[in-house]
Amino acid sequence: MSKDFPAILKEKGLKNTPIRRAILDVFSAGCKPVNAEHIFGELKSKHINLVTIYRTLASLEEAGILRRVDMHKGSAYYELGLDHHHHLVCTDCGTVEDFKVCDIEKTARDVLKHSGFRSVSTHSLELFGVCKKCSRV
Amino acid sequence: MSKDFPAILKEKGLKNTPIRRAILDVFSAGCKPVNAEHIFGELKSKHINLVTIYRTLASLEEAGILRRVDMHKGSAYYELGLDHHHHLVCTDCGTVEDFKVCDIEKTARDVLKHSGFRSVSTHSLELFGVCKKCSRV
DNA sequence: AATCTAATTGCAAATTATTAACATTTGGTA
DNA sequence: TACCAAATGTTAATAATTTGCAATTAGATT
Repeated sequence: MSKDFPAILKEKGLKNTPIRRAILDVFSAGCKPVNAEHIFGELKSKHINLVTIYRTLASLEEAGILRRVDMHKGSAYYELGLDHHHHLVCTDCGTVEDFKVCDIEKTARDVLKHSGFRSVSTHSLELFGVCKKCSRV
Repeated sequence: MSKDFPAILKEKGLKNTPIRRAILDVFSAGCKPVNAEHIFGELKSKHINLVTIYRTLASLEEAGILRRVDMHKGSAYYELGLDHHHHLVCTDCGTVEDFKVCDIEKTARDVLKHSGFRSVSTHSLELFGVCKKCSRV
């Protein structure tokens, strides 16, 4: 299920460059959130500057194409923001598993009503626990 | 509603030191998540080493006394983990507002059942949006 | 197709955030 | 009060990210 990235970039007013397509391809190739260093490694044959990767991640997040994921790690992880889902993160080995269940929309509306906020545009939800592999000592 | 930190430290098997009490007092004085640098500033009159603050935050989180909060910022933010709640974060000015509503426990149990995980110990949920002050251009 | 321009990228260096190694000190117990 | 593991200080290293500026390029316009 690869996406039409050129069209998405255009829609967001971002230029359709080879580097951006390459980076987006890394995201659609895997389903785990990745950080800048990981993308740098995947694309090392293309000699893309790490700085460019950081800047690209920032623009793509700003445009809503990527979503930042809290992995309780030192660096920032991202994933495609196109289909909404969340994560189970193993606090031992870092394994990530996706899940779709999400009843947050309603909660968000309720919370918004009693808050000093005008709008809620997105949310993050991650569950932290121990995966089966790590739990058998 | 300040807490009995010496007792909490003891319960967790951590030594009850002046530095730890001072750091915990910073947390109970305010209700916003803070990072290491902020604590360093608050306690500058005590000349506590920044490295010690990092280490203290790590031990207190490990013991479950602090909880790490995803602020979509470069540095790690923490808050007291004693009473469970979540945040509305303004993507413009960074203002944080707490909220208590949380139906995640049930969702977590459902998700766990259909997952490759043995247990879920904690979760993070933050709503991102625009606060009223920032929304009036 | 040639031109133009703002957006994008590369490069070097700086900054910020965090951790490591090792010496010294100290809280809490025997 | 003496002991010892835990906690802290100091210095230095490493990791993560940003900045400033020059060079390049996508895509619109002529």
